[in-house]
Amino acid sequence: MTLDPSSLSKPRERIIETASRLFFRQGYCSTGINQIISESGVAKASFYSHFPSKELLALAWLGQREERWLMQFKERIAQHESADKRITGMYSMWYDQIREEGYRGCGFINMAGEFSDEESPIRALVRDHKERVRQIVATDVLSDYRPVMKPDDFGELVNAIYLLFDGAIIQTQNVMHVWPIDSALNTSLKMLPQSRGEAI
Amino acid sequence: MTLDPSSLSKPRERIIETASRLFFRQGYCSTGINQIISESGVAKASFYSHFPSKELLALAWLGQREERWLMQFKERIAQHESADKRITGMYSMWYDQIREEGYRGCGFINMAGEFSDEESPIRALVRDHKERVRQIVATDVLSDYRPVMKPDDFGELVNAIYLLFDGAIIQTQNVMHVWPIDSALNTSLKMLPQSRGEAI
DNA sequence: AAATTTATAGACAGACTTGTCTGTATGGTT
DNA sequence: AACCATACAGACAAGTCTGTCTATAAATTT
Repeated sequence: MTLDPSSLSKPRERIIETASRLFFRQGYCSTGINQIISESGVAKASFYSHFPSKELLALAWLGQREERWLMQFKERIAQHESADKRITGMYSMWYDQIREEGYRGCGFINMAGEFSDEESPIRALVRDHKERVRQIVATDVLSDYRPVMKPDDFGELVNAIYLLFDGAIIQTQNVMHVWPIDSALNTSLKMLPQSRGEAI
Repeated sequence: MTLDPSSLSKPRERIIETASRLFFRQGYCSTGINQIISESGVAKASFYSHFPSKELLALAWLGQREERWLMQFKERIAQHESADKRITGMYSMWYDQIREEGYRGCGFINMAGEFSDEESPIRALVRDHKERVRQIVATDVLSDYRPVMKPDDFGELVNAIYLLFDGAIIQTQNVMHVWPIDSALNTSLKMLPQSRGEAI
């Protein structure tokens, strides 16, 4: 085992890790295979033996990111007992990220934006990801409200909180400031139906 | 004057028109200068005499788009007397666009996503554009509510309606369906403070 | 009508793109 | 010790990219 910093892990992991950083920060089109290869300290042939194409690497990366992201997201929600705290937990995802240098918003949305073909596997993955997030809002975050609301009203509440969440990410990336996140969080909390006396 | 369809207008206009179509539909990175040149029926030297670089062409396009977009947006708002109809007018922008083939959401957001440098002129233009939209929501759409609300509450209402607007565009682009727009519109209308008896 | 601006076509430079290929070295298993 | 999978380095192909340049033609202005 060498001490070369580039071989802290196996090639495949190094490639995905580098791709994660570069695709996220620079975008898909603006990142070349050669940069990924050189920065991950891997031979070109090794790269192509692990990933048949640039697009399939991106897909593998997004798949991994989706898994990890959703796990974190669910954790931050599950540790709270009340809906308002669970919503605050949702937003803590972004509060943590925006503190890091070079905030780039939602990696899934940014990626989808570079693929204009709606049938592309990347687009499909992003669609599925977002739908899962919306489902989690419905079943995990706001579940307490489902029995006490009209179904249509409940659905609209879920959508509203979900759309505010996404709008806030986009605008925070745009203005590079936390106010959209603060604002969306406050508004989401205010939108929760007030229970009168009874604990929800 | 020839009858060649490529010279229906002057070269500069043809270039911007073609760039508008291609940048919007395919994205900035995925669109090459050569495609713009050939599809606008213009010589390469002519192109570079009008626009010193690809990025400055994109900037010129976005500038023109911003002007026209805002004009339409204001028109759709100004023709209504009540806040709820003005909000519906806001969303009519997207109802019209999504009917066209190959809906691609917000051209400004998509463009900004491809430029990771926050200091880039493109990013600055998009920031300014979005801030102008938010200002219009505050001064033109919701102005009736300003005097009857606490300043902070009014600000939050403006932000909420603005963030829902953007979230809906993004998600409509993602799922290629109108439900996010419908949902955001309904929620926005419900968020308006109810006046009891007095006309607003 | 002459002069000047503007457009044309397209070759060209030089860098960059993804992906293939050859050959060598290394590490682990039998 | 022999073997095999894996990783390495890097040349190479074939094409793309932006941007420059030359030389000719058309349109506009003086």
